[in-house]
Amino acid sequence: MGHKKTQKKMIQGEDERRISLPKQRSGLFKKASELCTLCAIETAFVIFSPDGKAFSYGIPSADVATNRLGQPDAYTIQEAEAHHERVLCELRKNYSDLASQLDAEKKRGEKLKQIMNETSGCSSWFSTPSGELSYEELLIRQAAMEDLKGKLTKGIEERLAQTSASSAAINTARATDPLGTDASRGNSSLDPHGRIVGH
Amino acid sequence: MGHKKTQKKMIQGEDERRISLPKQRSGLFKKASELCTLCAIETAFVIFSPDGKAFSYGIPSADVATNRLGQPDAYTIQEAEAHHERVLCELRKNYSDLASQLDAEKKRGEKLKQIMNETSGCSSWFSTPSGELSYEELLIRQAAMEDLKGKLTKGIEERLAQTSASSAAINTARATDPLGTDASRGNSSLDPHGRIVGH
DNA sequence: AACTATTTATAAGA
DNA sequence: TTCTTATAAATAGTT
Repeated sequence: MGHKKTQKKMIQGEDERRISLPKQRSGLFKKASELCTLCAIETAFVIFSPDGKAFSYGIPSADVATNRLGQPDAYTIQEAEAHHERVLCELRKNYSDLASQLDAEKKRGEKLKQIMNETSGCSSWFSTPSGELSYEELLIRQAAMEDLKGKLTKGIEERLAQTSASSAAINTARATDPLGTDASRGNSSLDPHGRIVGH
Repeated sequence: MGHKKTQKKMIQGEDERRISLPKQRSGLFKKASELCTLCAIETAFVIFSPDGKAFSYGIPSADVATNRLGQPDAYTIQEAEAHHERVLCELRKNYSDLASQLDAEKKRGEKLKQIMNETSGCSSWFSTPSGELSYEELLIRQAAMEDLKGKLTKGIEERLAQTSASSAAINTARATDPLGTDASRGNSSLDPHGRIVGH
């Protein structure tokens, strides 16, 4: 998806590959987390980059998968992992909530900024010495002030209202979310054991 | 991607989820295989459907993953714990970053609110007909206005400045990629079943 | 399972 | 780098 149609072959040029990898990887992680959330399933995966590092997403560990396979030969590890997974879920959920709150905040910030820009042209009004103004001039400035004040307070009130609204919504969501459907991107471990994958 | 914007919550309705899953799953597999091909890396993943079946992609065998991580048969509880600890640290760090950013945002919100309250007593200034004001009165109001404007814009500018700062921090954090990086090569396989199944 | 209106992802460019 | 933009790709609803 982009300016050029993707080819089915390896991207030629190490640089281009390096640039493309993080984009695609993050897209893949995002999709996976969406899939988990939207369809209430579990996924696990690892991506090995050319430089030798590995990163994984999803399922707490291969042992969970092992358990699924009906080979409960690692109960101790499983129990440990289960605990970790609960902690991870909690963190991921909170992380996701916080991230969306911040996004909302940023949007409101943009809005305010816009209002500021609209009113920036009036700044000279405030630097002129008042003593030299005529009655007429003051009347005009008074009117302009009212306009400015309206714009400013409207923006602020709007923003404050939305802030409370989003906080409330988040609280509600948490309270009403027994399923723990979190859409966060989680990284988690995938254990090097290969029992997960048969092939 | 489709006729409706995707929500961040679990798709309501078992039927809709069932319909959506295969589509998204195939998309995910496709993306993964593309990523492998285009960027010359390896990926591996498993998807567990709600009915207990598992679909896996990637890792040719357990040995590949095991070998990459070094100790095929030495995966101990300690190692599992160590890995989880790393993941947890990462998440906690991100979480705490976000939490502090959010706190800062809230404080700024409070500050603005306070400013609004402080200036609310001045509201009558804006409703009084200007025509009846004396020159002296207008001068006083003008001065008050400047004060008000100063308060308002100071609060807003402060907030905007801090918002941008925190935004930058977020982007940086994201760019640092909590999802990690890594290395390996991938061949792809699709394997709808097998020893993975369990539940 | 095919279509298509729309959304989402991303390759290039700034 | 990070942001924007133009375009490709994925998919929800529909048939």
